[in-house]
Amino acid sequence: MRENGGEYVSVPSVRRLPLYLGFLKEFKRGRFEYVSGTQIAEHFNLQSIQIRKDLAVTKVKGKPKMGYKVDELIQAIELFLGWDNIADAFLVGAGNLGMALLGYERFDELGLNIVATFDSDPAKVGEVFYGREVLPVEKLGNLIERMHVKVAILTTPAASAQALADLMVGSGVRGIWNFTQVVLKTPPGVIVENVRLSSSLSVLTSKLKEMLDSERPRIELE
Amino acid sequence: MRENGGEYVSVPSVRRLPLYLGFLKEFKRGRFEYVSGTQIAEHFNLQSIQIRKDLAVTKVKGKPKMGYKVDELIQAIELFLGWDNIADAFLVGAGNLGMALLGYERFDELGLNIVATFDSDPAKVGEVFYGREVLPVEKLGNLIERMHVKVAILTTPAASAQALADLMVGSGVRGIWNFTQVVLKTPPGVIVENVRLSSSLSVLTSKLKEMLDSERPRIELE
DNA sequence: TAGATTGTTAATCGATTAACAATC
DNA sequence: TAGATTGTTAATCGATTAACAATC
Repeated sequence: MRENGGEYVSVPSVRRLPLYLGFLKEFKRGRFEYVSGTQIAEHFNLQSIQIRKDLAVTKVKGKPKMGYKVDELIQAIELFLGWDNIADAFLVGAGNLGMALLGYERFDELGLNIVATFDSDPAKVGEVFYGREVLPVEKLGNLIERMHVKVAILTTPAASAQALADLMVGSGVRGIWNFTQVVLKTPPGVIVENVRLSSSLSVLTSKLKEMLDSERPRIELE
Repeated sequence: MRENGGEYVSVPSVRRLPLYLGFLKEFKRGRFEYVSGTQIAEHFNLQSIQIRKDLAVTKVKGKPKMGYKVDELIQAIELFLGWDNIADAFLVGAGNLGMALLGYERFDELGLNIVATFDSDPAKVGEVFYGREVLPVEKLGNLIERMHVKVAILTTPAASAQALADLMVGSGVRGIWNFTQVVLKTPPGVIVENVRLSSSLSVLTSKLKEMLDSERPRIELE
């Protein structure tokens, strides 16, 4: 991941920035003007050097002994992530997960605004969830073009994921937040970020299995 | 992550295993007996050497020229992840996201069975979702003990997350799939796996911002 | 001033990739 | 047999951590 004027920024660093952002917003409520890398590190059980490295991508300069200006950091992280300007997004797939995302009320803090939902199921089309009507997928391509929507959240069944991705990309979508199992094929210039809950769960269960197995009393071999 | 009789297994490898598993199950439907690392690699746009390294953790031996036995791999991955025995789990927090997870019908394939849901909101308690009644959190600790439940899915608001984690761990929970923003403090011997949707979104938006910025025509500086 | 904290450069650690012998 | 693929050891790449001078 290359950005910020040729400076290399690692994906793990980018993934940690929203955590810091949440903490900083909370911290700000305590009316603190400055925050040190050490304080952030303690909260997340990380090394302070990692915090300093991560924050360096924002180009914010801290003061020795004082730390970083909280407000400055918040703004700089939001700027870096592109969360300072809220982008319109379409939600495609009005199933369980799609509806849960639609109901999340703080996407504006994550730089996103879900302006419409689409589904292929005629039974769902026309229904209103969280103040937004479900539109037929037939209108998806046209609306992407007309509204210049660049971000789509894909929460459909696997079977229709690739065809919808093709349609959306053809209409101008440049970023897909993909909650399906499908490995989407997209042309260069389109960003796909996959959310794989099964990957997360696999880390939990394999660690848990290892731990519980290691505790299990076993018959002594000779 | 140390397992499998002292062999080191990396977290990224573990995260890829469920992807392979899904592909293998699909592949099996095509009545293929063997699958090569090359075939899996092509499907996921990965290097075949990475597939071979990842699959090595399962201890399954492939045959040169032939590949790996599909059935054998499926079983070995499920065994490694602990998905061969389905564990009972409690869902704590009957909000949007919690309900979406409850509605997911294939957790058995991921080694999990959500047997009960809990919420602190009296308005939700007693309601039935997807065939399961929402129970009051007051019963949580007691039921964890009585049913020997080891896994909990935490989807509550941030404010109550830590207190509930303490309660659950005190009652015998050893693994928490944490969907809240909170950095949970737990004693050694308890596994916490965090799902951070904001981290995923941050990768998408920062890459997208970089890409769109690089395309934007700009005034030439002399 | 003294000392805590930043920011940079170097060292270490871990994951991915390359090379290649073994083999079906 | 010839050749594709596995499995292992070595090399490379990238991320984290250590060290330490700069400085408020």
